[in-house]
Order: sequence, then C-alpha cells, then structure tokens
Amino acid sequence: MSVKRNTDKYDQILAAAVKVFADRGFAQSTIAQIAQEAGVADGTIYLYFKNKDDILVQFYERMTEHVSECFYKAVAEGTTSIDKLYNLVRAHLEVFQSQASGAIVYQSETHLQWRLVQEPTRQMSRMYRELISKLVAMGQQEGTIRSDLYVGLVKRLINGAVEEVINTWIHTGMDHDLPSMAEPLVDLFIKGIGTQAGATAVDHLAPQDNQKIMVQ
Amino acid sequence: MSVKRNTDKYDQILAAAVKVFADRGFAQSTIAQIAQEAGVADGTIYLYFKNKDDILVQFYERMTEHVSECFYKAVAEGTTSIDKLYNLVRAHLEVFQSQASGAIVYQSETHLQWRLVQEPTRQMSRMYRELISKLVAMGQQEGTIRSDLYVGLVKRLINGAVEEVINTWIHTGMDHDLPSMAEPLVDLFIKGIGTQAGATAVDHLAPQDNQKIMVQ
Amino acid sequence: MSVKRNTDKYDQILAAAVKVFADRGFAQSTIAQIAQEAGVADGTIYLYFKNKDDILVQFYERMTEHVSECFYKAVAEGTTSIDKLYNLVRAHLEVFQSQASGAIVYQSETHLQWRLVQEPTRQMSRMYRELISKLVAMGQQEGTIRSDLYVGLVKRLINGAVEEVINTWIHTGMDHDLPSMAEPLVDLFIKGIGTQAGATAVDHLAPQDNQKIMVQ
Amino acid sequence: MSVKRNTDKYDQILAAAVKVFADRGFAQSTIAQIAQEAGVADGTIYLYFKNKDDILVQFYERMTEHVSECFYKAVAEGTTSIDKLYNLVRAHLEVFQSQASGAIVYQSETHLQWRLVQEPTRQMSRMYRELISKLVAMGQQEGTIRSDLYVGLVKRLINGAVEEVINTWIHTGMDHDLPSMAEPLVDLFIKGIGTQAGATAVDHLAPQDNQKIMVQ
DNA sequence: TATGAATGAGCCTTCATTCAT
DNA sequence: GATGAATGAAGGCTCATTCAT
Repeated sequence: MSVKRNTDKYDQILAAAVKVFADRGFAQSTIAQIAQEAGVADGTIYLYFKNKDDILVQFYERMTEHVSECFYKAVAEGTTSIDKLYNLVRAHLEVFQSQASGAIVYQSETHLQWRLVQEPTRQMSRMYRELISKLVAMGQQEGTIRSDLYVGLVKRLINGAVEEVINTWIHTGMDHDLPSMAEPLVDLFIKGIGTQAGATAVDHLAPQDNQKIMVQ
Repeated sequence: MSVKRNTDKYDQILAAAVKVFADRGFAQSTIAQIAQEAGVADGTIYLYFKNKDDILVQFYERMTEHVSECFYKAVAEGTTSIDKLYNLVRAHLEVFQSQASGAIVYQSETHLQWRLVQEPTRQMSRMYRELISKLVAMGQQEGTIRSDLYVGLVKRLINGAVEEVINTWIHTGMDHDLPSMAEPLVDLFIKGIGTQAGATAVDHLAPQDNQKIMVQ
Repeated sequence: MSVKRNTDKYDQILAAAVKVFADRGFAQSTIAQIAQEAGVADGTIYLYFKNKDDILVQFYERMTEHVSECFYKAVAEGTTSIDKLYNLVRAHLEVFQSQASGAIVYQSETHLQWRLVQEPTRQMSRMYRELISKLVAMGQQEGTIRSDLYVGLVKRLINGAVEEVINTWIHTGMDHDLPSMAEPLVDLFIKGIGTQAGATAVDHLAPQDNQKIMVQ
Repeated sequence: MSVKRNTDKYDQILAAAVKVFADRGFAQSTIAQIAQEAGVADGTIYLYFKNKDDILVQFYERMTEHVSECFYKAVAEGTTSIDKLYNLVRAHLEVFQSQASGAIVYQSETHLQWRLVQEPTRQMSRMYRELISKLVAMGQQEGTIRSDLYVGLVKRLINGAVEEVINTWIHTGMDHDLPSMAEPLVDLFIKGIGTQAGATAVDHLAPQDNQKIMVQ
C-alpha cells in the first residue's frame, strides 16, 4: 500500500523521470514516457511514487538535499570569505553541470509548479541566504567585504547571476564548461563593473526608499 | 477564416489568458478557464487566436515589443552610462511591476515553452545585450566602467540579478515596491560587494580557462 | 421567417454547395465553406435554406426533377425501343457529365444520407423503372426484346452498369467522354457478352428460387 | 505504444464499428457510439486503432482481403467460363449478404472516403478486373463468349449490375435472398436482353468514338 | 435583406490511475 | 512485486446556428 523509497528501482525511475521532465517539461511528460525511459511498466511507477506530482516533489527534495550538502561542504572548505564565495559559486555551477537534466528541471519548474515544490525551494533559498549571510559577515570582519550591504539583495545578486549563467548554458546547448565561469563571476561580484570614478558617480543617483529591500 | 487581431476583444482575451496563465501555468490552463475569465464563449477565443499556443506566442510578442520600447526609451533618457544603467534597471522593474501577471508568465514559461517563445525571447535577449554592450562601451570611454570586462557575462550578471529580484517579489506576494530596488542594485553592479582589500584578494584566486566565457 | 426559393441567390448558393459537397463530401463540408464559395455571408444561407440538411434535400429534388425531364424527353425522342434505350443511356451519361459536381454528390451521398434523400431517390428510381418497363414492353411487342425478363432486374442491370461507368469516370479524373459509352453499353445490354453457344450453356446452370427477384 | 491487432477485442471493436458505420455513416458515427456498441470504454479503442480513420481503413483492408479470397476460390472452383462467372457473381452476392453491415459500409463510404480507402479499393477493382479478364479470355477460347468485347466495360457492366442488386437489397430492407439472383443476372450478362432481331437493330445505332472506352 | 461575430454543444483524443493476473 | 490492458474524465477545437446591427 505505501510506497517503497530508496531502492534501486526507485532511483531508476526517478532518474528516468528527471530526464523526461528535462526534455519536455513536467506537465507535458507522461507516465508512459517515464516508464519507457525507466524500462518498467506504467503501473510499476505507482509502487514507488504516490502519483505524478510525487515524482517531482521527490526530485526536488533529493536535489535540495544534495545541493545543500555540496554547498555546505564547498563553503566549509574555503578559508577566507572570498575563497568560500568562490567555492560556493563553483560548487553551484559544478553540481548543475554534472546533473544537466536535474538543472533544467529545477530551473524550469520551480516557478511553474510552485505549489508543489514550494517547501524544498524555500529551504534551498533559506540555505543559500544563510551561507551568503555568513560569508558576508565573515568578509566584513576580514575587511574584504563592504559593510553597507543588504544581505537579501546580495543573495539575489549572486544567486540570480549564477542561475542566469546556468540558463544561458542550457539554452546554448550546454557545450561550454560551466565551473570555469566561477572566477570571473566572483570577480564581478567583488569588484563590480565600475571604476573608482564610477563608484563616485553611483553615489549621486537619486536616493530611494530602502524600507522594503530586506524582504526574504 | 483568418484571426482578427488588435480589437478590443482580442485584448480582453489576451489579458484574461495572461491572468490565468500566471495563476496556473500555461500547460495547466484551459481554454474554458480563459474564456470564463474573459467573459466570452470558448469558441470565441478561436476567432482571435489560432490555438492555445498562439495565445502564448502573441503574449510574448506583445510583451517583447512593449518591453523593448520601454528599455530603449529608458536608456535614451540617461546622460551618463551609469544614468542609463540605472534607468534600464528601473524600467525593467517598473514594467514588470506594472504587469505582474505578464511578469509571472514571462519568467515562468520562457524555459518551459522554449519551442514556442524562442523567437521573441531571443530577440529580447539580443536587445538587452546590445543595450548593455553600448552602456559598457560608453562607460569605458567615460572612465566610469572597467575595461577588462566580458560583456556577455556582465549582461548575465545584470539581467540575472534583476530577474531574481523580480522572482523574489513574485514569490513573496508582490507586496513591496519593485522600482525602488533599482538604485541599490546598480550600486552593487558598479561597486561590487568587496572592499579594496577584497578586490586584491580576488586577483589571487586560481586562474581559469577564459576561452569559453564569451558565449552569447 | 420562411425561406425564399427560386431566386438568383438561392441558385448561387445551391451551386456553390454542390461544388463543395462534391469536393469534400456532405458531412465534411461546412456552411462557412459553402458561403465562401457562394460569395455570401454564413448567415445569408439561412435566409434561403432551413439548415444544412435542407441544402442537400433541395439539391436532390432539383436534380431528380431535372434528370426526370431529360430522361422522359430522351425516351420520347426515340422511335424504336432500342432507340429509346440508347437515348436514355446517353441522356443519363450526358446529364451527369454536364454536371460533374452534381453527379459526384448524387452518387456519393445517396447511400449515406438515405434518410434525407430517400424521397427524391425513390422517385428517381421509380421513374427509371417505369421508363425501362415501358421500353421493355415495347421491345417485346416489336420482337426486339426477350419476353422472359424480370423488369426489376433489367432496371438494375442497366442502371447499375451506367452508374458504374459514371463512377469509374469520376474516379479516373473525369477525363474521357462519357456519352460515347452509350452505344457500347447498349450493345452489351441487348446482345449480352455470350455467343449462341454461351446462351445454351447458361441454360444448364442450376435453377434457383425466382420468387423474390421481383422486388422493386 | 503501438496498437495491438488481431486480438479478440480488436475484432470486437471492428465489428461494432462496422455496425455503427452502417447505421449512421462513417462521418456521422462517433467513437463513443462505437465504444458503447463494443461494450468498451472510449479510450480502449485507441489501444487497438490509431484513430477513427484507422478503423475504416482496417475494415477496408480486411474486407478486401476476405473478398479477394472468396472470389478467387469461387472462380477457381468453376470448370467452364460460364461456371466461373456464375460462381463469381454468386460469391459476390453471398459474401455481401453474409456481412450486411460490411456491405453497406463498403458501398457507402468508398466514394466519400476515397482518400482513406483508395488503396484497398483500387486493389479490389484490379482483382475484379483480372478475374473478369481471364474469364472472358477463357470463354472466347471456348467459343461461349463474344470476341468483340472491351474487357473494361464488361467489368463495369457486371460489377455495376451486381452492386446495384446489392444496393437495392440494402435499401429494401435486406429481406430477400441475394445469392439466388446470381443465375438470372448471369443469364442477362450472357444473353443480353435482346432477341436476334434486337441484336441486328443495335448494329444500326450511330457509331461512336471508341477511343476512350478502354479506360480502367 | 445581408452580415459575420458570437455562441456552446459535441467530438476526437490523451493520459493519470487502477486492478486483475 | 510487476505488469499493462482498461478506464473515463477532461481538454482542445470545430462548426451549425442565431441575432444584433
């Protein structure tokens, strides 16, 4: 009656499903396609997953867990905050490159299946924010990172840029090396794109309402 | 015979469709739902759109056109490159805030309905890259923007960060003011998150293969 | 409220409908197609015909009437029974050749829309039988036609053969001259395909139950 | 994935479909009606047939194959050409009587669904022509069949007359015995309806262009 | 009269899910 | 456990018919 998890066949089906989802999108994928890709009968899938939605949810939970581990480990391995940031970005790119299908599904379905994957996604986001938050605090103590920063926005800056790099990679056929983008990205994160003169110029932009910036 | 475009009812149906798509996703939306939201009969939709896919395509084409205009105008209105960048980011945030449903659909379906919306999406991306490219070149002449930049990556940095800000806004209930994020974002883009010491530290990160960075 | 018949537009629509029916079949034809072919608006058709079925019925009634006239006239013009038969067959082929679309529709839809066109079809059949019946009786008096014939079967022989010739003409692209088949057909009807020896051989075939032969 | 053919349920559905098609015509029949008649769910039909069209095509292929076998066997069993002709006509009537629904569908849809059933229909026609052709040649050697015949026209004479007999049978409620018409039909085919005097009279009909007669 | 936009019932087809084997 | 045939609800789309202009 209740589904069996963490068996070989479970993994086999999940892997097949991710591949199919990556190809056609979750909503356009059918149980029959997944079954064929996994080399099992349609009905067999229901021995391991409650229903079609459950497959996606399981994937997100696994993915989140795996990614979390990787990110934590990557950050732990760095000594300075900048090392840690570099390791984090590199780990992000590496884990998505090594699991292209998973990456595609994750990037594509998060918005669309929000109701289903809200929980793992939020957890991922929280984890990311926490890592960035610690990084920034550490860097501020080291004197390598500015002290006038809204952490929430920094997180969005870094996460958004990295994800955009991954998206571009996906849409251009996944034919270039993703982790090698880590260093130039971190370079941009740290130094920005401006010169000293540019920095001064920015300070003369009209001030704005900073109240709502710290959301999430 | 052929569909009637640019009529009141066309707009009415398109608006309804965007609302429904934003709520449930394109694939999960039904013609019946759109018809009900628009206050017309199911069949009426087919007087204005070839089929369901066509509704999404029309939306993308309209959106792309509208956004392009806004962005071009915004950039044209700035005097310095930093002004222009600020105006661009602000325009991006403004146009998506003013069309929340459209923003959601655009962000959500681009990846998933790639076959359908490839063309307008590519056009949008090209336009964005062009604007950034000109901005950067101008800033480099002004001496406000660094000269050692890969424009493609800068575009991904800025676009990715802005879209992530929009996504966060969407996922947190669209309850804060989006355009006010423009200034702190530009501040981060120009200055980065590092200090002088941080900048020096970045230069000591392991060098990497820069060959493939210029993709897109 | 009540439909107007025998006006120019009525004829125009009817002609257009027959053309469309011939192309795609009655059930696969749409009012929109007929309207376009006729150069009128969809709604206009309902000023002249009760509904789609009515168009077919009107066509059958007209066709039956026209064909009847032609057949009667053709038969009246012959002097001997064989002349009359020849004229009948030739008229049949002529009228269908001169109205190819009508011929196609008539041949194709009679079986399928039996419920709709039963009446005119039956009338046509009755007329045909009557003509043949008179022909045969006349020939028997003249001594040119056998006296041991079941008229119903003779009618089916002649009508069936002529219609099959028409069908073949339709299916081979309507590119040969139809009325010129009248003479060889009549030759076969009168003489049969056998020799004297053949005729003798036929008489030795097993006798059968002749009771039910005279139907229709 | 691919449809299952030659199973019990396949036959069951095909039989039900033929019954429904015979009742209402192919285009007016619905999958739901067929499913109900077959006692299965709508979706089940798609496990055995690609789509609605495929059902008709399958029927035609089966029918053609079955009829071909019957006709070949019937002709093979006769000794003289007239025996063979009689057997052929009788087999034709028998096979259509024993499969009334199939007969109706075959006669009704051949013209209308020409695109779909062209292939089997052409094959059937070719087979029929071949049989007639051999028959005639044999009879001519035996001296029982005239030597001045256009085979194509003879085929149309025989086929047309037989089919008209079947049509009449269908339209009059299928209440008389069809095979018993074989003998009087063959009698007409061989002897014609004329007397010696009639034959002479025919020869005085206006000559015509014989060039195009041999089509098909 | 004539129009053609609007309607909505109905149909083919797909596919998640079940269950007898 | 594993299968895959069967189910039937649901959705995209068509088109005969109506009616306000």
